Amino acid sequence: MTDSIYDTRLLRQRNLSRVLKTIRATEGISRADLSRHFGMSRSSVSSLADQLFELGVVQEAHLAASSGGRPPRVLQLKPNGCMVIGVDLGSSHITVLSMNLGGNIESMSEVQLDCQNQPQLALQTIVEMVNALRTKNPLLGVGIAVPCPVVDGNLSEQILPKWKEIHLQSTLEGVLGVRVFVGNDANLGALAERWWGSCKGVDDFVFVKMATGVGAGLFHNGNIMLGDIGYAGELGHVPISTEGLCRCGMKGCLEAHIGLPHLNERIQEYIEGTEYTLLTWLVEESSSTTQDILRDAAQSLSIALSILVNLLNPHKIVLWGPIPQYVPQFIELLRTSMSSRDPWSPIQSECIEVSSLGEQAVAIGAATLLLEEAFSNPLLFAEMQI
Amino acid sequence: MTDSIYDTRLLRQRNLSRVLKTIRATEGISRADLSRHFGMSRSSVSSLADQLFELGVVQEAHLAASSGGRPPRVLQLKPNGCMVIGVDLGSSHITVLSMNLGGNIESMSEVQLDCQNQPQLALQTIVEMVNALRTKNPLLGVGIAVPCPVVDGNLSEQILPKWKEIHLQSTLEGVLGVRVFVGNDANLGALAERWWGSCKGVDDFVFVKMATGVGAGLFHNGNIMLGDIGYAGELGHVPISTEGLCRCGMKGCLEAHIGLPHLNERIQEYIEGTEYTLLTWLVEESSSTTQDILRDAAQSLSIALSILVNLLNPHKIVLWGPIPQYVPQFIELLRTSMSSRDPWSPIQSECIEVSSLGEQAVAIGAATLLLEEAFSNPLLFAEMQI
DNA sequence: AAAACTTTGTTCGGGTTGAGAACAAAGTGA
DNA sequence: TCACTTTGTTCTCAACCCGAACAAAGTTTT
Repeated sequence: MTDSIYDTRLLRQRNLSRVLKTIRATEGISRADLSRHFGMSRSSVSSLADQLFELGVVQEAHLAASSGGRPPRVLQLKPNGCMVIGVDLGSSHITVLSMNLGGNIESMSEVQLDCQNQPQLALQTIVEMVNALRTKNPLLGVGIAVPCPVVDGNLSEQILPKWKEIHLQSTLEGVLGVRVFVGNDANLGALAERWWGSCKGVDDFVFVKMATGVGAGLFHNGNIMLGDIGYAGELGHVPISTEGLCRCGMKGCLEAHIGLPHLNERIQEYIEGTEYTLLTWLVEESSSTTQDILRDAAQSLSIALSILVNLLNPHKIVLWGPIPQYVPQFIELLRTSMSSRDPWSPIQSECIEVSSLGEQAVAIGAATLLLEEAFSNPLLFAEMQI
Repeated sequence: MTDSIYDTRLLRQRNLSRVLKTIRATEGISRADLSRHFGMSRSSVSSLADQLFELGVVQEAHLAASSGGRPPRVLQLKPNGCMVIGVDLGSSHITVLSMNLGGNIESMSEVQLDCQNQPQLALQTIVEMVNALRTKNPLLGVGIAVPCPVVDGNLSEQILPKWKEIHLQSTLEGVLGVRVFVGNDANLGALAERWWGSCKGVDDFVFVKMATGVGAGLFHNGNIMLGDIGYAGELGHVPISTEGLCRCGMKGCLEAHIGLPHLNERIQEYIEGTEYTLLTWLVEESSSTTQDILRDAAQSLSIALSILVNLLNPHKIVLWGPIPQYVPQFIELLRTSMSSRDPWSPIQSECIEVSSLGEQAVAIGAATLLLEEAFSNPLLFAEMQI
């Protein structure tokens, strides 16, 4: 979209964006410091700041300490300047939450639903849940995370055939009357990590979502990697072995080794008819069986991550999902596996971390998608709806 | 560099760049068509074209056919508007060539030299070879391709320790008195492919260099992927098996399976003391032994490429090196291996091709590095040296 | 063949944007 | 209290792109 502008408006948009992003990154900065930071004249910074005031996303906060002259007035984000709504549309659940500019989650709701097979019901439910969360605050838009590649705001029909006929973005935009963006769940998890988690300011990192399916969100040079047609980051079907039949029909996919269904199966093999869920089993029991299962999974994942590191040279890898989140040994086993690999590799095992965002990471990322767009083109803030 | 500009000069630079790139992509276009193509006013296009004339990189060619009015004047690149020199600094050879804007190689020279262990001699040789190729045509600069990651114009000391103390870019810039850029060989091969080969206009593709070492140049969204510190694309040490000791110390690296040293070893196993070189053997003999070796190599490579496709979703994969170039069966075996994998994968086996650029691909890419920079900021053309 | 029409490219006045100088505001320090 | 420093604003100017008017160079119609 930016590519089609070539006149002075592009300049203004770019400069507004840079100033706004810097105000966020610094958590408060004066006009004079902005001017020095960019090498831009103070008059221009003032003018840009005025426009950001009018857009309602920046406010003048306290005076900072004087350094021997007039004290600087600190510019800050205006946390309640706008609201965004994020939807995590999983294969069997829907989570919706509303968030403000400061990342504070104002409300949230969740339902269990077989979205994979009931697209119309899922759509209707999303509309109801979103409308229930709308307040009188100006709404920038709604972001939707889906568990498959996204092409032009539509779900890839290869993975979810029942959604084939549904143009998710335009349909919801019509019904809700606000801007709607759609993104892949792993990509949006990565976005959330970059805005609110442990990857703030990191331009090159990988977010690995390991749950029923396995996927990765790849950031390169500060941008999400989509690939030719939006399929980049399909970590789950990377071949890491010759064993293990995957639901995709191939053998040796990573998902067939560390996906939750496979781990559950392995537990069932040992304890027939157990009432333990996978997690409580892994957390509470510490038998050699659980150790074996965890070590095997860490071993398998380490192969895939080693490949990732070689190909993409990320600065960091962030793991998200129930296993890394609730089984602390897992990350340790993984680090051990990784460090026995790749002597040349520039990444250190400390660069592997567990996500700090919790279960709502993907929904947060969906909401953040709108902030990402609006921070790149702050004029979008002028088009908010009540 | 572009990031530090934020005033109207940025606009001008961007618009000059876009017009120049479009003139190249279309191989000749009128001002009126440019105006329609960008949605930009004819007056602005005229002004931009005038400046490109003054920079000496664009010329007015023939009149095109009239469509009922004044016939359009076609703008074209001026092939001899400038000269660039590319250096392929391999571990045991140096290739230098000079090229014009149209991609015509005007002269070339090559020497065998143990560059890996004799950095000072290599540097001196490069200077002599470059100066020998300089003519009275204006020279935009010199690009250097090196067989290791590049950090700030320096070679990564982890791979070539003897080059540790040498600041390649600044040293050569001082001695030669022209702009010097340094890049990784696989990345520059990819660049050459995008400018002159089968990936013209393709934004997402992978260039695989398979020779003694194995590396990849990754293009994403029209940009070379460097990663956090320039190590992206290290395909050679991707683990694809549990067998095969690699020179890096790990087991199962791709390079240990398809690197030329390994293939040579396997041939030696069968025919002790053979006088065949690897290539003539593979090309001329068609025994079951050669078939086995080729099939194994294709099989190993297909695992790595399958991983690549899953992670990066490229539009195309281009193979470069003696085996794919001179052994036509190899690409067929590889395609077969690939198509038995990844039923979900959006890439088709036809998307795998052999490079059409020949042995000088890397040196061509090194020269092209300067064109890439200058086409992004055409004002650089004003700073050419004789 | 001349007039009307179409399309291309240039010229010139106008709006937007950022730069820079001058100035006002608001502190520190002798 | 008065000089000094730093911040932020105002105002004029230059660069850039736009759009309208115009000139150039064809084709089509009469």
